[in-house]
Amino acid sequence: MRPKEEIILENYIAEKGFKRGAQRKGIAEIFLSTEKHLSAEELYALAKKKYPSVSFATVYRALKVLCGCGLCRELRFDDGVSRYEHLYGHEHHDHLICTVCGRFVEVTDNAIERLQTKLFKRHDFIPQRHRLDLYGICDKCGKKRRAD
Amino acid sequence: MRPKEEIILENYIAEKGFKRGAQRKGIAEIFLSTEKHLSAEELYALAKKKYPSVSFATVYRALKVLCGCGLCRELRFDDGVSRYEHLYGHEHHDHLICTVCGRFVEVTDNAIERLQTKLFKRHDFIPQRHRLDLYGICDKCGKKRRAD
DNA sequence: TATAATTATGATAATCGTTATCATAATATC
DNA sequence: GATATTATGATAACGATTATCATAATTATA
Ligand SMILES: [Zn+2]
Ligand SMILES: [Zn+2]
Ligand SMILES: [Zn+2]
Ligand SMILES: [Zn+2]
Repeated sequence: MRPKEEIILENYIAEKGFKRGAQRKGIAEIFLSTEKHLSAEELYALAKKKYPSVSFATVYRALKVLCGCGLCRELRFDDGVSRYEHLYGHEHHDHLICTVCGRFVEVTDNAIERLQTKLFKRHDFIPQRHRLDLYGICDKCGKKRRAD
Repeated sequence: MRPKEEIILENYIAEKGFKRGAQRKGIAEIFLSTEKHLSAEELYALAKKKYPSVSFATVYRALKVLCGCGLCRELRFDDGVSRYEHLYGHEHHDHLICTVCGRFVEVTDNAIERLQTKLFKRHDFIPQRHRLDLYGICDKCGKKRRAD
């Protein structure tokens, strides 16, 4: 957890009148030091290592706090499972997802972004947000597949 | 239900060795004659009018058959509820969604499509599919909001 | 057309990811 | 340290969807 992230989290907890729970802090540290788009279940598995008696509820509660203070964002993918990604130091981006190994690549294409804005306007919509998920087979998995 | 859609459905049922159930057929007709991105619950409500004793299970089963024969596609949006859209006679498209009234607009932008393909290549991915959801406020809802 | 075999249907239970509840433990305030 | 309030873990509840099972409808067979 970077110092600035810690400050954001601490400030949020303070202004909400929360108290400092060890598990929540630890889960936040684990989450923020893992550069992956973790699911609640994956984060729970990591948290278990540090806190063997930790509950699923505590993991979900920690994620809610992280989302609340803007350090985290919930993304619901096509399998119906929510995954959580870091927001601090991450510009807006879309996702390339390997359908074989599940690898996530964060991508941005300014030309696409501009065309999306035009698309909103063309249909008289006030833009709010968008979501672009690109599913395919990554280099590594493609090579492996060709070798078999 | 268009004649060609009916043939596709009937052929699928025949080749799978299914039988012709009245409710399933009726639900398929209701779905295919409603040009909306219905949820299972919405379709169930419509089906109830024609078959007051119809079950939710039958609606889900009918949707599964419709998806199986390629007349329908399941789309899971950010609220976690699946919606189903017609595939027959519908080219690939993305969705503009009004966050106020829930209106769906099917859109396609060939320039965006091409740039997506490039994006796949740039990251050494074999393209499979993508999903672009654009959320905003539609013209009607925007005017209404300004009037208030 | 009767009969047998098999699928369709409706009621309901089960599932899965997530959230709510509640008793107890930890933390903060005084 | 006493008091008040939040954090935590265990577990129940939830909502959307799927599975199970008994019965009804359909198809195949005779
Ligand atoms: Zn891969
Ligand atoms: Zn991301
Ligand atoms: Zn609208
Ligand atoms: Zn559509």
